[in-house]
Amino acid sequence: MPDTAIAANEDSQSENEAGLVFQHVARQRIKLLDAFLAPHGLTSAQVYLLNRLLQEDGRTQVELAGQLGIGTVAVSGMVDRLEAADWVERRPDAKDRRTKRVFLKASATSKKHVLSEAAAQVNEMSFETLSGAEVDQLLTLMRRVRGNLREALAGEVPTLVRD
Amino acid sequence: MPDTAIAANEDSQSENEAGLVFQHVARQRIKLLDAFLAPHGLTSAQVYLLNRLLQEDGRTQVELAGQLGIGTVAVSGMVDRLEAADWVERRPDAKDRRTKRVFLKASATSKKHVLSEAAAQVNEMSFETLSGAEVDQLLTLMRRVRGNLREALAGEVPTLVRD
DNA sequence: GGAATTCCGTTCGCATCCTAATTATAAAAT
DNA sequence: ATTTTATAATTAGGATGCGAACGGAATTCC
Repeated sequence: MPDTAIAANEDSQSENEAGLVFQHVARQRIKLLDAFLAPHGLTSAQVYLLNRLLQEDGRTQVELAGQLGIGTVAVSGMVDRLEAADWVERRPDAKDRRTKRVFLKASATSKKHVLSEAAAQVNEMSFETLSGAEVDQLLTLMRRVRGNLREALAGEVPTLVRD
Repeated sequence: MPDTAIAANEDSQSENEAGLVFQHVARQRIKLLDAFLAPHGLTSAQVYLLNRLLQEDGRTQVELAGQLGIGTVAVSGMVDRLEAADWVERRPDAKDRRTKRVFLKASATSKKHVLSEAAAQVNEMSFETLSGAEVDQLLTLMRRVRGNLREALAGEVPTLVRD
């Protein structure tokens, strides 16, 4: 049957284009990073957490969630998987029996260069056609957008679209 | 090739910082968009698909996947949910019995302005502190990054990190 | 014609994120 | 001291994405 294309102005597409670009870049970077990491039995999200732990070990799960910008539930599940794979371990806090602190195990520490090389290669491929100045510009703008969104999400989500 | 912005011997955190920023922006935008859309019983991913259909209806699922930059598996699941909610419907192709074409139903068409207003509000909040020129600059750079990644993922993933 | 290949959509299993509710513990208020 | 409130982590359940594998259908190649 002929495609009865519903006529539409170009507004919805152009408004959505920004969102698609942001999503594509984030997802394609994840895909590429996963390809590099798969031979080592790691995933991209796990590497974000491991890299954080390589910087500083022994933080609580709430702290890790804040540093990575995800929720505590997501941290819980990831630490589950990383612990099962023997990359990290949970240790109880001495003073507060509610909290658990996450520590790297030796097997993870020895793979440190794998993680940073994989991240570096993804960056290299992402920014291949960009000059150093353009990369700086891009990251600066992205940080500002992140700040805007952080503020927007901190307060109440104000207005809703009328029906 | 960027020679200065991402030095290979920087610590893992700065190498990862780019990845975190891209992920945060994409995820926060989704979160904000979901908040706007929840009263209407929609999710952000569904809106990306609906907006595409508002532009042009009756494409096959493979075509939709290509246009949205996701896989056919993801499209299949989303069309399942959208069909269950009576926003769209699958119709068999006349010539090729393998393919199914996705059409909007009237209930979706009538909500068109909801979708574009929600997307516009997210953009407005994302770019609140940016000038129009900066937004253009950002989107242009992001499109170039997307192109780089697309090319990187099109070919074989070349080198693996040594253990 | 017939066989091999390619293509479309689906189901399955997994990882990652979310919100809401639950459990356990700690801290503050009365 | 007891009650209330707040916090840490988990469980439960859903949405979104992926790859692998499958069946059905079309196409291509002898």
